[in-house]
Amino acid sequence: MEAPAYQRIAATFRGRIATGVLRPGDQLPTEHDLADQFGVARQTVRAGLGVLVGEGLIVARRPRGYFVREREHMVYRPQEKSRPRPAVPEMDRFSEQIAATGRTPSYSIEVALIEAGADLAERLRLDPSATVVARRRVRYINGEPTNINDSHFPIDLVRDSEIMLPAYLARGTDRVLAELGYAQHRAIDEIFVRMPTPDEVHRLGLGPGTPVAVHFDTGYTESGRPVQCAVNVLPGDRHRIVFERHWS
Amino acid sequence: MEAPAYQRIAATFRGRIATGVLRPGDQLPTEHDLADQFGVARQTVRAGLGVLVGEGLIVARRPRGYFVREREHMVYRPQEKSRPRPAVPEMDRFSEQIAATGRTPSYSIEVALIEAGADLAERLRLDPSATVVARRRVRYINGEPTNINDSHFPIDLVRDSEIMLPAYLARGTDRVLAELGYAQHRAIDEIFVRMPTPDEVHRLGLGPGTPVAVHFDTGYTESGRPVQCAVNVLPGDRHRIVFERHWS
DNA sequence: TAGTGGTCTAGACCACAGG
DNA sequence: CTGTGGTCTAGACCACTAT
Repeated sequence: MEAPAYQRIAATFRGRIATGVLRPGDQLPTEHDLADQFGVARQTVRAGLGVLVGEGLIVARRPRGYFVREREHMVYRPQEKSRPRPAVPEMDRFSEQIAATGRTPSYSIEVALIEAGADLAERLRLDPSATVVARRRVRYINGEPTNINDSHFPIDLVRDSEIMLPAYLARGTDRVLAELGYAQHRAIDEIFVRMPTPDEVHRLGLGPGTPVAVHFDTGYTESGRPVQCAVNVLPGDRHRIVFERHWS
Repeated sequence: MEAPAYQRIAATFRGRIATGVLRPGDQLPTEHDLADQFGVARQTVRAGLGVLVGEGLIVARRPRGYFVREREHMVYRPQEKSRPRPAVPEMDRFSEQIAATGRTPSYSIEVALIEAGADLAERLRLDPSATVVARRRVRYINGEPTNINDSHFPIDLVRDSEIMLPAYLARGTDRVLAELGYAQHRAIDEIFVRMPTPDEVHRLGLGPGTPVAVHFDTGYTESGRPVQCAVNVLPGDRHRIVFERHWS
């Protein structure tokens, strides 16, 4: 009735991390040493540590060894998007927030024309084969990729506008959309939790065992027409999503 | 410059799932067959499939084989909590929502006195060693565990109240709290994303590769005093979190 | 260059549930 | 009973990077 050896190894270090015997940044013994200590083959040790890597508790830094993972959360507030701003802001909201903490924000921006597909078609009330403008950005803090923000617009709305240019827009796309006559008055936020795709792992430099939150932000005009759908991919080890509610 | 064999195997089936060649519920070839097809050892096949299990794309059902995972999301609306309800509701909100879709909701309830600890202490503005009442529930749909809802209260507020009894409360703890003079007027929702603890895996019957969203709901009275902090653990493969915003 | 983790093999035995 | 996945071993070679 005993647990398999690799699970005992995992449980041992999971416990040491939970109780603080091992703290973030601390190094674990090498696979070789653990094989000796537990009297098992190295592959068995690897299976055990693999469990903890999958749980996001430790990371392998070759050829240094295994380390207890350190995490730092930035606050992510979807509601900020619908709060008033100065008419001519110096920076977009993300840059503002990061710069306020003394760090350096930056972007990579890319604009593409794509087929809507099922997810976007449903939210923007288009045909799945309709063309949408995808404004794809990766946001960086101090050069480290932090999250993905892909905004999508029906092409009829934004043709020939600034939104089509892969350049930084200090006042934000929402403002541009409003100037085009599509001011948003209502939005729906949907959050899914899943493991990242290989593409997301690549774009965000994610380690194994890092789940992501996918935040769909669909904006509607006063007449109820959806004009914008943003897909934000937030690595779980870097974000804390915050909402605020008031009773009515 | 070729990818390792186990990654090619993972990529092969990841692709077939993404493109719909393999659909949810479909079975994969056996480890033995794949070892033959790819000309590698069975352990190598296991490493490849292990990647996909970790990504939550497939599940192993011994001794049947590997299957493409099926997922179904229930809608989770934190904002509902601050919407008005009938004075004497027949069921709590969760049961109402589930029963409305023709399924059967149920609960397991357990009440414990615990030390607050760092997370709760910070949110309830207590000392980490202070005692709080933990009302721990697992919510089931058709007998399947669906999510965890652990509500916490400073003991001074709820001593001798119904909240201390491990019994179903149709009108909900928020109402009881209001009757005790601690009506909530404001709440903060925080959402974290991470891999589940072994305890959560056990309580929720989670498969490998299933991340969870942890939703902290902290409620405040009109005077700004925190009176309640609920920790909801939502398996990523079963939930879609939805908020709604209106421009002000 | 030494030592780390990353990959792979070719066996083996086991527990479990379906036919 | 048969075949599945689950676990384990004792080797081997490789790629990478800190020193």
